[in-house]
Amino acid sequence: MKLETKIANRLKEARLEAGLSLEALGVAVGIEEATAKVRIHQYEAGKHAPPFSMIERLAEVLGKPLVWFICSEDEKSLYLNLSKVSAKDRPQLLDELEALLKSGL
Amino acid sequence: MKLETKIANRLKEARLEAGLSLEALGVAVGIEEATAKVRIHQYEAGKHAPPFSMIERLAEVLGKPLVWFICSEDEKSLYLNLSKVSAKDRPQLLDELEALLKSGL
DNA sequence: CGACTAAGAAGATCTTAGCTA
DNA sequence: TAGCTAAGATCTTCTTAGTCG
Repeated sequence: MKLETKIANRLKEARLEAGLSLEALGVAVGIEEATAKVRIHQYEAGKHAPPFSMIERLAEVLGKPLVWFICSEDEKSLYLNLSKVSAKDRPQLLDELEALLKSGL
Repeated sequence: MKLETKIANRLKEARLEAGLSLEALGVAVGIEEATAKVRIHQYEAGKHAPPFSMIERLAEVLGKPLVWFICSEDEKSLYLNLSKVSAKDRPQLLDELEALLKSGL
């Protein structure tokens, strides 16, 4: 699947999960009311690619880490949970995850 | 730091690590010889944003997973190593990483 | 050769004006 | 209201033609 299509699908998935309309999401990320719903629809339909600055804002409003929009399906849950770890616990946890990775299985 | 700037920096970092010139990388990802070095330079300088299809090809040629270009600095190593795990070992490993994450520290 | 830049050409998104359920 | 679409206006990237070390 093309990356652009994947981002489009993830965007729609996250918006529906958040219970927002196309227009509500668009306004929430700073798009003017007059064009909000069309633009978000174009992103979700894969008709136009959102610029990076827009993807950043969408991620923030939708409560997902940036990588969640482009990672493979089997990594979504891991990256989402990792993003919820507190800054305090993060360094040690990342170390432990790496250690597990390096130890093989 | 802006996402676009981050991607630009990561691209340069990966290209230098691979020991490729601007032109060599551009040609490797399918850009015509006449414009290859200028376009890659524009991406690395943050002058222009590469389209998603280009980022995909750059990631492949440079041997990094897609998420490596946009993740935070402290996640780079983890995501790079995860991308090297074989498809066979992947499901179980992802399960174990998640289990570790959920168990707290 | 390798890295870099400006500016017009070419191609993308954004806005407008609609439509359908 | 919510979702969707076409097409011209607008803004971006891409190409060309160069410079600099």
